[in-house]
Amino acid sequence: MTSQEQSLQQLQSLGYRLTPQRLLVLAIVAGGDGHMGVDEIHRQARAAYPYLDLATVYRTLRLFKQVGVVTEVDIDNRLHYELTAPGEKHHHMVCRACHRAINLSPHYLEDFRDTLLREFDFEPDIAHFTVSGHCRGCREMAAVNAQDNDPAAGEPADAAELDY
Amino acid sequence: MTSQEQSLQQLQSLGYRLTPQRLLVLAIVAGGDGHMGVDEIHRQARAAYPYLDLATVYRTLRLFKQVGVVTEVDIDNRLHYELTAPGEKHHHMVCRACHRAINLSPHYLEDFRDTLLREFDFEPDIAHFTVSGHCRGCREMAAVNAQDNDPAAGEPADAAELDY
DNA sequence: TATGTTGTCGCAAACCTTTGCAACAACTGG
DNA sequence: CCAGTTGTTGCAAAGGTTTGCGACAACATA
Repeated sequence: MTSQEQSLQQLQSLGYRLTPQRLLVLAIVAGGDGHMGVDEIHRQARAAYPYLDLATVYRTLRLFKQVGVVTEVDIDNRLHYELTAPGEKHHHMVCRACHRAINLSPHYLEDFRDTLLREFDFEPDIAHFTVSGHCRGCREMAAVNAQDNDPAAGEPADAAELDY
Repeated sequence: MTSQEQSLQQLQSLGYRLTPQRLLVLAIVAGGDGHMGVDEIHRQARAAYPYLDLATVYRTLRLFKQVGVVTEVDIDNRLHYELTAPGEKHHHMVCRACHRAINLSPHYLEDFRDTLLREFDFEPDIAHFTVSGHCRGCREMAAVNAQDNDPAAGEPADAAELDY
């Protein structure tokens, strides 16, 4: 039994139904490479089944996420999903400048999780953990640009990120 | 010079202008207790200046955030803001069930930040860091409810969170 | 104080995502 | 295999947030 079939069976055992729409969305997410945007999933889905509504895609993905079939990543205020690979789970670091998502091994979060649990009885939602920040490349670029301007001012390097 | 006045002067020194709208929004956020929703800020602002547009409130708060004057917290998919208290900064744990926000001392994130920086050259955006998860109270409630149902099924305790 | 430059505002529209609802279809039990 | 139950779908509309644009106003300079 493939991991996809397992997911479907799990859905069913939880009382959810297997519908063509769900099969389709699952197949597409499974076929994509890495995290896909909702619109792309919808576009591909409609190629096979033109009536499939965007709302259904959103609902399906939300359900898949809740059941653990997919992992949700917020990239630049847009939802993206990738198949939850059992055994090679990872979290994400999303760059606020270039919007790239970098995988992060769960190992780096274990201590943090344990601490919150122990100190506050707070169970962090680690399954869909994302840290935003600035990646190596964008940090280097910011450092270079800072030299062109007045280095004394100490203005935020990412001023360009707020187009006003 | 109050911390508010400092904020304003900082804005100006970065080339941004001091407008009545900005003064108003800043005063309201400073006057509120803890994180305020955008709509509440807007409502209060309009009481003083009826023409102030929602878009302006959003833009102002985004700017304040970018400059570090306020801290943004995402609570149940709605943006909230609180004045950045210099010297007593904190992060947030937001409960996915009751939507309460719990303050978290920066101390708990230092190691994590250092690790990401050292290992990946990734600078996490911890000025607006939020972990979502389940707080003590909601975890206890979930544990109690689990006993009412069939404990063998092992279904997610938070099934109710996806109203379908 | 008058004038120019350019950042900002209000407005309307767009965007992404969620939700209410009635028709429909997947599963269950007979 | 049929009917009943109830989870799902498509559609339309709402909700929260962002954006394009022309008019306006804050600051700088003289």
